[in-house]
Amino acid sequence: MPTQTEQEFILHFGEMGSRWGINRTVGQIYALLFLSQRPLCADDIVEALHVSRSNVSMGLKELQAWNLVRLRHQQGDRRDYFTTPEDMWEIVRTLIAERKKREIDPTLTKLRELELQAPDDLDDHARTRMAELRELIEALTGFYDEMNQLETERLVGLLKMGAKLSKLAVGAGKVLPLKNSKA
Amino acid sequence: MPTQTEQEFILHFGEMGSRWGINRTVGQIYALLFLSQRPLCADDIVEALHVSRSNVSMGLKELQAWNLVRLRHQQGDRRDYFTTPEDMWEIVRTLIAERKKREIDPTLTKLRELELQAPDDLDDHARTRMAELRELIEALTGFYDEMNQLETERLVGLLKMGAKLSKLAVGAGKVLPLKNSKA
DNA sequence: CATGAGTTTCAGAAATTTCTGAAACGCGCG
DNA sequence: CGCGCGTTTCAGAAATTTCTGAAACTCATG
Repeated sequence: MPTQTEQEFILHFGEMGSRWGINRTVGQIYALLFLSQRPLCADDIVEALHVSRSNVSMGLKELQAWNLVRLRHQQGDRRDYFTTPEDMWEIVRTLIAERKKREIDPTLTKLRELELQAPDDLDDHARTRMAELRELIEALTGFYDEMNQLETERLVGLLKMGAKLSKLAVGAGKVLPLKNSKA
Repeated sequence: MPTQTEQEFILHFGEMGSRWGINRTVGQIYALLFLSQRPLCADDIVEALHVSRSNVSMGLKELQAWNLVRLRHQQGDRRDYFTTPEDMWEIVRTLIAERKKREIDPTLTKLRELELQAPDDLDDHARTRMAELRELIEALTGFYDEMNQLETERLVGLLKMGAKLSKLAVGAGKVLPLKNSKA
């Protein structure tokens, strides 16, 4: 039984859900698990959120598809219990990985496909734009892959260095000059 | 009148629209403008996409709210013409800024509000979790703000350095040790 | 100030997404 | 096997979002 403040947090996650690409119930379930100290089973969630059992079931399935919850079992209890990872950075990594998978990768695939499939069914401008877009996505996802290799500790280190990093970048952009770097 | 390949690109953007937090028509309009060499007016879009005039009007309004299109005018023509920025990096910056505004900032605000408003209507675990989440968002948005100050050229430089950056980060994480940096 | 080219608004229709209760399913145990 | 406990599926209901046509609005021009 969540306190007033917890309730408000949960409702906020529910409302934000649609902006984050999940639905209200899924957002609320996640918020509830996020705050809860102990693992919760489906019926705990039904009780806390006042939504139907099947809705909770589907919501949990979706959270599992997003890799955002962990399944637990308790001694002598057949029910599934769920938690969110303790480590906040792990949550962020998962979130970024999953959003990349859903929002970026399909477009990169499509762009490559279109460029191969029909190299001359495009006027010059459209072809250039599509190629530029593909290159940019490749650059960003390549960078992402490299950052994702690093342990959290190093990543946090880079984060804290912040703008100091930029001093190191002087001139590095020259290696492969961009057409529009000034705009 | 888009070619077959352009059509496919436009339809893809339409389908991805819902994952990106815009609707199908808005995605299609954006794709059309993105590929088009010359600015287009609302009626050009109606013709190309076969959707209603009012739908285009609303879609353009939404794209303007996202800062994703630029308004142009032509000599002796009262109609509004629209383009997307030539510079791909500008587009990325806008996209990130707007998503941050819609998806992150409201939650950061809410977290601060809840922490202030009701400092003791939470058990220890929930309070800790909310504080950790707030700190993490603050760290990420702080880093974002710093990176956003840099000119594109330097940003691309950093991007190209990729994993080499990590060498610099050794030990930097120690400044403010994290509880869960190992997980 | 009336016209008309152009844009925006808006109420309802259409489409899509979310939610529910009921039924089906899975599985360990006596 | 068949019972009990728990989960999943699914078809339709409810809610929400998107889309449309018609009407309202704006404003430069004759």
